[in-house]
This record gives sequence, structure tokens and C-alpha cells, in this order.
Amino acid sequence: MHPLDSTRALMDGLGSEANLCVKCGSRSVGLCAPLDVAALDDMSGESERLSLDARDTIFHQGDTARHVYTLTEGMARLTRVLPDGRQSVIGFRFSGDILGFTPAAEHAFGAEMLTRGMVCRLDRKRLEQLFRRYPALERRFLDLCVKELAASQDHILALGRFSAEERVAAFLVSLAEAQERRGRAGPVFDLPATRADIGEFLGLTLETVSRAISAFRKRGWIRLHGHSGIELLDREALVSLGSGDGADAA
Amino acid sequence: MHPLDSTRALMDGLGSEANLCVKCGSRSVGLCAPLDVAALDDMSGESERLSLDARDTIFHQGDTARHVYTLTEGMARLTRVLPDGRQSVIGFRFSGDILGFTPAAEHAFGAEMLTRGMVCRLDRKRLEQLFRRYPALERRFLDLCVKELAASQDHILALGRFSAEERVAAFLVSLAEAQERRGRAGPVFDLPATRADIGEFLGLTLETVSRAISAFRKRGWIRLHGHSGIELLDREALVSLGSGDGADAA
DNA sequence: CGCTATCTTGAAACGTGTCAATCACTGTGG
DNA sequence: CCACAGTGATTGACACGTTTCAAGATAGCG
Repeated sequence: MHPLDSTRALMDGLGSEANLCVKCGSRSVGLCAPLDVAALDDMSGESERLSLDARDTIFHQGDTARHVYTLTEGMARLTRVLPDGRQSVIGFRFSGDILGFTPAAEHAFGAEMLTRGMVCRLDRKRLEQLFRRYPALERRFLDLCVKELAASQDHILALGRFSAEERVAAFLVSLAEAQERRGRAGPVFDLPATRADIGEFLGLTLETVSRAISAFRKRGWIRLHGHSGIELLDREALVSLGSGDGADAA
Repeated sequence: MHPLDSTRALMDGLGSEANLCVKCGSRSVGLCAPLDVAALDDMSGESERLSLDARDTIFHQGDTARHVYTLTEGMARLTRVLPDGRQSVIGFRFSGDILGFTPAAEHAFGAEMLTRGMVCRLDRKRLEQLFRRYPALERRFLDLCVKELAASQDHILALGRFSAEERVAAFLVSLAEAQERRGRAGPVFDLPATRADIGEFLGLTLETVSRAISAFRKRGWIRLHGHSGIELLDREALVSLGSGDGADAA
């Protein structure tokens, strides 16, 4: 994977285009693709839809991991809290992504909505049964997991080696790509994450994120539309800055 | 997972105590545990042992992912290179860990030995066949993968939120734990990674790592034994500093 | 229309990076 | 067994980027 894809893949998360909830989505793509009709009926019998507002919690860090979730609408953030209260945003998730899948007893991180939206949840024990009955489903989870692992490693690279502006540029590009891959084709993209959220994701303070965004704006690379809209005017510049082929090193 | 386990779990990697290579290890633990004798014979037929010196490359970033490896002896580092030449150490691996498992066509990172050691390699196509024949094996890979993903997220947290000394403390503790879990019980642990390796893993320069280690030494927390031995004198202090319950925040 | 969140901007402090010199270990050859 | 060379580690001084703290500006909402 090219480092450019870093945050892109990261934000894609466990299950781009995947869909656990048959009621809520297409039967022809995503997780369910390898399954036959009987399997789909098995799954749809147990999944529940939940409607959520912005800032609602999907699950808390430390909660017993009873369910696996599919985000079918909206955007969420995954957060991890340290004993001393420091907090970090582990990643962002979009419609189609899977949340909270883990073999551990408890969720290692919390998940909260950034926008209003919808999730489908499936009982974890039910999923285990489905794994036994439909091995192809388990294979799909393994592929997604390895993919997300690669994305996490790219994010580690970014956090360890990228400057503030490089990180913000990579983030903006990947945000745009994530939304494009989900059909939002317009020049203006949603930016539901606050500067604080972005900062906690990128290992920066909210002020530093703001300064980077201001710098891009002053260079004519982006245009802001209110507090939750952003337009990429010079995508090339952002991609170049955010992909680690910076002119400074090389 | 407690943040304390951050680097520990990370360094554990895909497959603590796992063993792909039947010739080289026990049949009663690790990856092969869920398999029966027939499966083990299937696997042992195709795995090869390779002996490697320090600094030898196991595989390069970008290589076609033809094999999956088990590190049976020694310590290795995983590295990822950016287009501009910046490099980052993604993680360290110890005997028993699995290397290079990916559903992608190419290895996303390179692997090099830090010490002399031994690896077993299994043809990837063969592994795919084994997955089909022994679903339990695939399930084990999925569990390991999710575990490593959680570890990566903890590392992301550390890179984004920890100070230099906190990161180095966490690293030293996890290194000791990784070696203890593999049987090395003495007070002096191997530290085959150079300051530069550690720095690239923790997102720091080698000088900053050196300064942190010197600071710990001057506080009486550790004692160095040559260039590759380290003794933890005040483990509590290191654990406390490295687990994010620092007195500074809270 | 005004309140509140969020964002922006500035100035100063701090931590880490950079560059450079010296030191210490380790392995080699005398 | 010791001296030497080479690599890695340490330490210092300074520069730079990011954080911190503080003040205002802007957008969104009731």
C-alpha cells in the first residue's frame, strides 16, 4: 500500500463497503457477498437497527463486547482513554464500516457518533455461530482485519514521522477519498470532526490543526464552507504534502 | 487491554507463542493447537528452515508475498519506508511470532534480523489450502490479527500522546515482558535494537532515546550492561511512567 | 438577535530535533 | 593478551516546531 493511502485505508476501517445488516443494505456487496440466501436470512433475523444523534455513544471503552455494529448512516469516531484522562481518537468510521468486532471480552475503545445516523447491531454470539456455519464470512473478516492492520501501521508511520502540516494534508485527502468512495462526488466535503477531534487523531493540538488548515487556505489549496464543509482546490498539493514525498527530504 | 500493554502486545505481534513450522516447534501450543495430527503432517511437509545472520533481510517491502514466516529464533524488526526515504520501524518480532502474513500481493513492510536466528517459511498458497481444510487455523489467524490490531492502536495512542520518556519507558517494560514471556527470566535483558531502531519505532531521534535512557540510569531505574544488555532496577517507576497514568496529567 | 460552540490568531515557553564533538563498547589483528 | 579501529552511544549547545495560554472572531442555534 502506498503511504498516500495511509489515512484513507485507516479511515476505511474494518469493512469498507461491508454490511452486516441485511435489512439495511444491499445483498450483493460487502460482507455478505460470499453468503447464500439461507445465510442472509439467518443474519437478518437477529440484527437490530438503532437511530442515533450526533454525540451519542454507540459503545463505551470497557463495555462487554456483546454486539458487532455496522454503521449504515453517518460518521463516528473511535476513542481510547488513558488512565490519566488523556484521550486519543483512534480512527473515524463511515457508513458501511464495521464497529466493535473483537475476540476480547470488552471493547478496547469507545465509539461515538459525530453526526446523526444509524447503526445495525448483531449479537456477537450469533456472529460466532455464523462463522461456524459460513466459513467464507470468517475469511472476509480476516481480510478486512489485515487490511485495517496495514492502515494502522501507515498511521503509526504518519504519527511518528510526519510534520503537523503533512498529517493534516493526509487527513483531508483521505477524508475526501472516503466520501468519494461512498458516492459524495461534489467538490465540497463534510468535515463533521472538530479541530479537537482531528488533533486527537493526528497527535496534535486543536490550535496546530487550525493553523495548518489556515495555512492551506492562505495558499489557496482549500476553501472552507462554514464549520463543516471543506473544498479541495489544489488536491495535488495536498496529496504531495501528505504522502511523504516531501521536497524537504528526498 | 490496559494501555500498559501497549507496546507489549504490539511487540508480541501476529502470533505470540504461535508456530507455523511443525519441524521447528512444539505441537501442543500456538497456531497448530487446534489442528489434528493429519493437519500437522500436511503443514510440516512444506515448511523450510532458514538460518540468518544479524542484519539479514527476511523479506523486502514490496516483495511479492509468496511465503509466511515464523521466527523461531532471534529478534527481527519490521520497517516501512516512505518515498522520500524517511523510514520507520513498525514493530519488533521475537521467536514464536509470525511474519509477513497478508492477503495482499506484496509485503507492505520489510523484515530484517537484529540478531542471528532462524525462520521457518511456508508457501502462502499452501497456507490458503490449509485454511480451507482446517477452518480452526483461519480462526486462529483472525484472533491474532485482531489482537495485533488492538496493539497497533495502543501504539498509535503512545505516538500521539506520550512524551519521549514515557515512550521509552513503555518500550523497555514491554521488551522485558516479551522476553519474560519467552522464558528469559534473568534480571538482565537483551536489547539488540540500536538507539536508532528504538527511535524509529517510537517516533523519536536516536539522541532523544539516548537521553531518556541516560535519565533513567541517573535516577537509578535501570542499569546498562554493555551495548546489548539492560537491567530494570525500578520497574514500578518505568511501568508507571510508561502506562499513561503520569502524575503530570491526571 | 444574542448566546454558545468552535475556530482563529498571537506571543511566549517548552520539548524535541539537529549538528557536532567525545566517549565506550566490541570485535579484530598484531 | 593487548592495541586498534569502527560502530554505536553519549552529551552539549542551539535551532525549530509544536504546545500552551490567552484573547478575539465566526458560525450555528434557539
